[in-house]
Formats: sequence, C-alpha cells, structure tokens
Amino acid sequence: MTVRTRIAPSPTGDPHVGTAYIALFNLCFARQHNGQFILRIEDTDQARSTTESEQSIYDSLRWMGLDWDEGPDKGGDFGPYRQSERRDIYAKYAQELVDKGHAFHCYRTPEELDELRAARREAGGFTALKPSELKLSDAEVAKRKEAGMPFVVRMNVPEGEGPCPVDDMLRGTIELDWGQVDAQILLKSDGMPTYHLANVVDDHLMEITHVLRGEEWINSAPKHKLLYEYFGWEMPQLCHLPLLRNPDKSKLSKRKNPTSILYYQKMGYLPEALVNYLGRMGWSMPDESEKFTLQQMMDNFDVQRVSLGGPIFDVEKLSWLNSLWIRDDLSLDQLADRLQEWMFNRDNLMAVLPQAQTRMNTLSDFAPLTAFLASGQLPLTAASFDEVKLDDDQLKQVLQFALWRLEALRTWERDEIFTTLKTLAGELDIKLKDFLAPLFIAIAGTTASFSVMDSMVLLGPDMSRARLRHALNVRVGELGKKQMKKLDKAYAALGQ
RNA sequence: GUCCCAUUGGUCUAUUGGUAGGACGUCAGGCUUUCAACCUGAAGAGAGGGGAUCAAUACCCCUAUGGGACACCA
Repeated sequence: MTVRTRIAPSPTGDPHVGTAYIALFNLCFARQHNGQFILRIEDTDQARSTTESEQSIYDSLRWMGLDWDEGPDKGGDFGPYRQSERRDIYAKYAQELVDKGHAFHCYRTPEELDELRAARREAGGFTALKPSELKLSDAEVAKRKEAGMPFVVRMNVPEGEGPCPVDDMLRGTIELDWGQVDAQILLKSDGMPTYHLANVVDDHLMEITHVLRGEEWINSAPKHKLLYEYFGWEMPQLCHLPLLRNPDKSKLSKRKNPTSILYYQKMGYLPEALVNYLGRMGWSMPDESEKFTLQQMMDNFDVQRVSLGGPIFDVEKLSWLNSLWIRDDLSLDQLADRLQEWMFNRDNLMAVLPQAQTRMNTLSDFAPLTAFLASGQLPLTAASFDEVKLDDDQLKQVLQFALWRLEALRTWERDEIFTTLKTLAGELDIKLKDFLAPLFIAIAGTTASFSVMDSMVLLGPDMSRARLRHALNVRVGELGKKQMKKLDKAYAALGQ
C-alpha cells in the first residue's frame, strides 16, 4: 500500500500559516513512507472562494518549499483536484446514500431550524438535530416540493446516544457520543457538497491513506466514520494535530495576529526559517536540534514525536531562527539576491515609483520616502500621535474602528479601502483629513507621506492590520475588557 | 449549556517509571570605539488532590485551568 496524504485548503482569503503547518506534517509523513502528497482545493463554498486566493495558496506553499505530487495545477491520476469540478461525483454519491436510505431530502427553512435548535438548547443536553425531528410529513414534503422550495440532502444518523469510538494515531481511541452527531447536510441547496461529504468521497477516490488534520476536526470524525460505513469504504487513519495558538492561547486568528503567509514573507522571514519554525511547533528532532532543513525534517520525521499541547506561535523565537538562517546559511552574494527578490526588485519599484517620483528632489529622497514599505513594525511611541487633532477617545475609536472595518473586508483594493474609511469618518463625524492622520502615523510613521490607502495596498492586509494594532498598543496600551466593551458598543451603534 | 482534547519555567520542547535537560526570551558579567553577533554565568517548570508501584512528570481517577467543536464555513 502506498501512503498518500493530502492538504485540502479552502481558497478563501489569504493563505494561512496553519495551512502550511498542516501541509508540512502531511508532506513529511508521506515522504517518510515514500508516499505521495496531494493538494486538493476545497472550494465548495461558492460565495467565499476566489481564484486569486487559490493562486496565492499555490504560490505561498511553493515559496515555502512545500511542493505536492498531484494537484489542480499539476494534474494526476485522481483528478480533478478542485472540488467545484467534482460536483457530479458528489451528486452521484449523495444519491446513492438517498437510495440506500442513508440520507434524505430536507425542506426545512432556516427559521424552522433556528426554532428547533433553540428548543434543543432549552432542553439542555445534546443540541444535535436528529433526522426524526427534521423530517416532515410526506404531505408537507410533497407540498414544499410542489412549491419549488429549496432542499438539502441530509445524512441519517443514529437517533439515540451511545459511544462512538474513533481511532487517532496519537491519542488512541477517542470516545465520542452519537448524541452530539446531527443529521449533517451533505448536499447544500445549491447542489454543492459540504465539507463532510466532499472530504470523505475525495479521500476515498484519491486513495488517501492517512489524514493529518487540525484538532478542530475531532468532533466531526463520527460523521466521517458513518459515511465510510454507509459507502462500505475503508476509512483512512486519522491523526489530529494540535492547533497553533495566539499568545492568549486561543486558536491562531487574524483578529489577534498576522496569520497570512504573505505577511511573514513581507516581514522578511526566509522560507527556510518559517518552515523550520513550523516544524518546531509540536514536534522535535530526535536530537532536539533547533535548526534544520525541510529535507532533514523529512528524513527524521516520526509522527509519534508530535506533542499535543497547543503551541503558541512565538514571533520572537521565529526571528531568532531567521537570524540564524540569514547569517549562517547565506553568503553575501546570496543575501544580496534574497534582498532583491524580497523587496528591491523591479516590480516593487515600479509599484512605488508613481507615488515617489513627484515627491523626490534627489534620488536620495527615495529611501526615506519609502522606508516604511520595507519595514516590519514601525518604531512608534505614544508621542508619535501628538500632532493629531483628536482627543484620546476619538483617536482610540479611529484606530480601533478602522481596524475592525478593514478586518471585515474580503478583498484588499484601493477604492474599497478608501470608501470604507471615508464612510467611517462620516459616521464618526470627523473631517477626513483629521481622521486619516492617525492612520498615516500607524501605517507610514508620519503624516507626510503619500496616500495611506495606496500604502496599505502596497503593504497588504496583514501588515496593515498589524501596524494598526501596533499603533493601538503603543498609544493606548492593551485595552481592558471594560474599555473593549465600551468600544464594541459604540462600534455596533455606528451607521444606524 | 453540552461533548471532546489538552496541561513540564514567560514561550517552544526533551525525558514513554529510576537524581527534570536543551532552546528562545529575561537578567548579570566578558569581548568590542558603539550596536549586533559571540563567550560565561544566573533566575525560572512537572496545575492541585487522590490512587496502583520499591519508585512517577510519565499509568488510573477526581478537581481546576486552557482550548476546540456544536452552521446550507471549511
């Protein structure tokens, strides 16, 4: 049997370090067993998936050296590798389940579902909705069908409670309860499969033998197990890896930390160091070396050496590792190449020059004018904001609200950013010029700079957010719960 | 609220029953025109309570704490 593992990212938003983390372990596991590593794109969420995001997943995984044997861009014998192109396959298997009585059409409306859930919650105990309570009378089904109401395909699950053992390569047998397993939607009303169906069908058809995935999936393992049973397929070995954490121990999230691989790239971390660091998260070399290459990790990989406590992503240690890579592994020639590739390349210059040209008297003006674009965190102090014509409360609001609005953006594009900020300025009733001043300082370090919107585009979303967050910390410190609540309230009241 | 997973210094980890070790960070000293690098040293950990064992950080139970999951998102 050939070992086959996969990474199955969903192309929504920026490529996540968590994706690279899971990819790394799957890659190493596959290589250790002379197996294959597959990339599959899980773009079943039509509303959120984008091709740009898909492309940036390829680019950033490749940048880190985490290459795959089969994938949408590479082909392979088990394609297509993009789930949106496998619709018919899922429809067929969903129908098979319906035919066998393992799944059913459900015409429940969102409102009805809310009510059922509320009732369940009220009663205490398990909240999972079971087939019996979702099923409508035959007459009602016929009526809704007649009326052309949308429906979904749900799986049948055991009605009662009872143990459902799930085997995990690291945790042994985990005992879950059928009571918490709901009649999961398999096919959405748009005809697309949910993760659960697509995942099981694809893993089977693509002959995946081992699934190394995040801990967050443990609770849905019973559904997957049931599906394999319904289909009469052998289930791959499961291995749930610990989740990367924010410094407050919560799951790594972009609201609290930069999570985009692009950010770490922009910060000037070397791909070797980033991979190296991720390899040290929850894993160690047999001799405990701190610094190792991807090849060395693959050569020494043993999944049993994974430790299960959720590791906190510590940028300081990452920076230290990166410094090792910079001074121990690069000749001056290579370092020069890296710098050029990283920031000082023609494309980047051409992107900034339109902004810089009219503001330059001499060529030497260029460096100070654009230094903030090639910087990490800016050396701000509370006094940096002194010239801003806003009181403390306003300043706090401008920075925090702008950050929140920008976090909510799905795309990162100049006009949209501008509209967002202008709208917010209006809602806060602050003149645009005064409103933008603190943003200038947070992003560029000074108000004497070119358009802050253009700067943000050049810096990218994660770096821009990180700078705003940094500015907030510098100026107002960590916000207490009380203050946060107050801000939250004021924010919620905006634009109403 | 319910279920699941986890728990070694501030952080990443080693030790899969036999004196708790390494790394980052911190602090002190050295080297250096300065800074960094480098060298030396220091402080700092088994969440708590029960068990079985000659012996537990490691095995079992309880408690606590942290996290995750409970969607027509993955």
